Amino acid sequence: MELWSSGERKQQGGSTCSWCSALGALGFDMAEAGETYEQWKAWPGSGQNSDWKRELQAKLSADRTDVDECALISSIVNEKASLERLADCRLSLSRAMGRSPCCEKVGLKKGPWTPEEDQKLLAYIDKHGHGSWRALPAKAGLQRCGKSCRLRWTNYLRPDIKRGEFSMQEEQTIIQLHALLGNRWSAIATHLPKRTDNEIKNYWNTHLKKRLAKMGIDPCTHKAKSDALSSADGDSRSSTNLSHMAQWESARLEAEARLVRESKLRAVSNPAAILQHPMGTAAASPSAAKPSLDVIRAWLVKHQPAEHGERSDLESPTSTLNFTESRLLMAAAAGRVPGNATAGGYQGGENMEPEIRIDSFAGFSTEHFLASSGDGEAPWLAEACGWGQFGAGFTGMLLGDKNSDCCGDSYANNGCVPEEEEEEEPVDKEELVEGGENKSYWNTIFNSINSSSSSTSPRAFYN
DNA sequence: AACACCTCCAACCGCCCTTGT
DNA sequence: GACAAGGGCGGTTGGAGGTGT
Repeated sequence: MELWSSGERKQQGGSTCSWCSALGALGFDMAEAGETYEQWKAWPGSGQNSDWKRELQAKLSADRTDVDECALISSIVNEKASLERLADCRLSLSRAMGRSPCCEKVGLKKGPWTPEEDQKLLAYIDKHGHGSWRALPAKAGLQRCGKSCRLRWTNYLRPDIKRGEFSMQEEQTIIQLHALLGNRWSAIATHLPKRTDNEIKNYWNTHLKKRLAKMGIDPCTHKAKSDALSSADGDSRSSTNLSHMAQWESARLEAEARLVRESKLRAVSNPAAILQHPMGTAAASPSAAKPSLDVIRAWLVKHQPAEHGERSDLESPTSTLNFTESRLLMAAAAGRVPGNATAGGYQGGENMEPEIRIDSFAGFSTEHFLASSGDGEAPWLAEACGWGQFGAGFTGMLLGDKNSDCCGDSYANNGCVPEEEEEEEPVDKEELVEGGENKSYWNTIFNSINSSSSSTSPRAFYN
């Protein structure tokens, strides 16, 4: 007997077969996977040669002469053994439908973890490492799927996780990085030691986002809501630059992440190599010494214009930057800027932690590229430095400008230019012209992100 | 006290990318 | 190159606890 083609059971395309009805009646959600007879027949997991199918077929063959087919199926699947096979079958269904569950979900526990489960997971990983997450639950004696175990470990049980209140410094960093990177929580998390992306995401959604909104700042664009309206009129330079930074930093972070992965692999095979460099992981090889360089070079190759001139076609889904601005950043990061402004120029001393930091930004100080703009080496820098009002308002406010109270319209309109000198970080009034705001802004943002122990209080934000 | 509503965050879901075969 | 498995990521959800009425 050919189980699936017994004449009348064949359905016209799209309709549900008797099997599906029978199985559905037994509590299997056949509609969920969109099963039809044709699909069922085509699924690899339900092929004629699979063991469960042969077994079922044998039972059917023995009895079907005088028993209603569906009733027979029901009687069979009611047996425990058959149910188990149906569970397998259901898994095959999901896989074949393009969904690949992380594990067989039948009988697995969901929801909050108990202390006992945590203990099991911790004990297992402590002893064996996690290895394959999919295989872990069975080995550790957990009724969980591997994905659930991985999440529990990475977001909660890992020993190097800091829990509890976020410090002001951490909040600043999150906001600044969010302005640059958007909702790229994992990228943001790389700059917040011991914090998980999930925790940062939750904190943003439950605290920071609301706080910004209360202050009249759009948490998505990091601009004053009124400014968002006015920028639609034409002056979109600020957002353009912001988008550009996001694009640039995004690419750089990806390169960094890749290098860290590679370094980790190298560390396994040659731990000594790590120790030879003060920055540890990120500089374990010559290629890793300048983490930003590869991506910048690649970008330059891709977008290098024939002549030094404006280019307006360098766009991405998230950016409408012009070429001068992008080249400024790329060149600075690639080491074309005088001084020690090398891309990823790890200048940290012995005490620097081997964690990912925005060291390319530390080297990419505005001091360097502003100073270089007049020395003839990069004449286009001076041109490029006229960056409009980028960032002078919102982030400056967050970082503790004395005039940070000027949220909303005022900062949006005038760039929140300080009227008095800042006590902790005096603002040279000369900086306020010819790109001075930018210099001040970027120095502040880079310093703030890189500083592990800032004493500056972002007053307005916490008022 | 009881109920409704709100806040928060651990956990889940589904998509996508990478890696191995 | 095609495919499957593993894992990472961002968005969303559900329920516990807190707060207001």
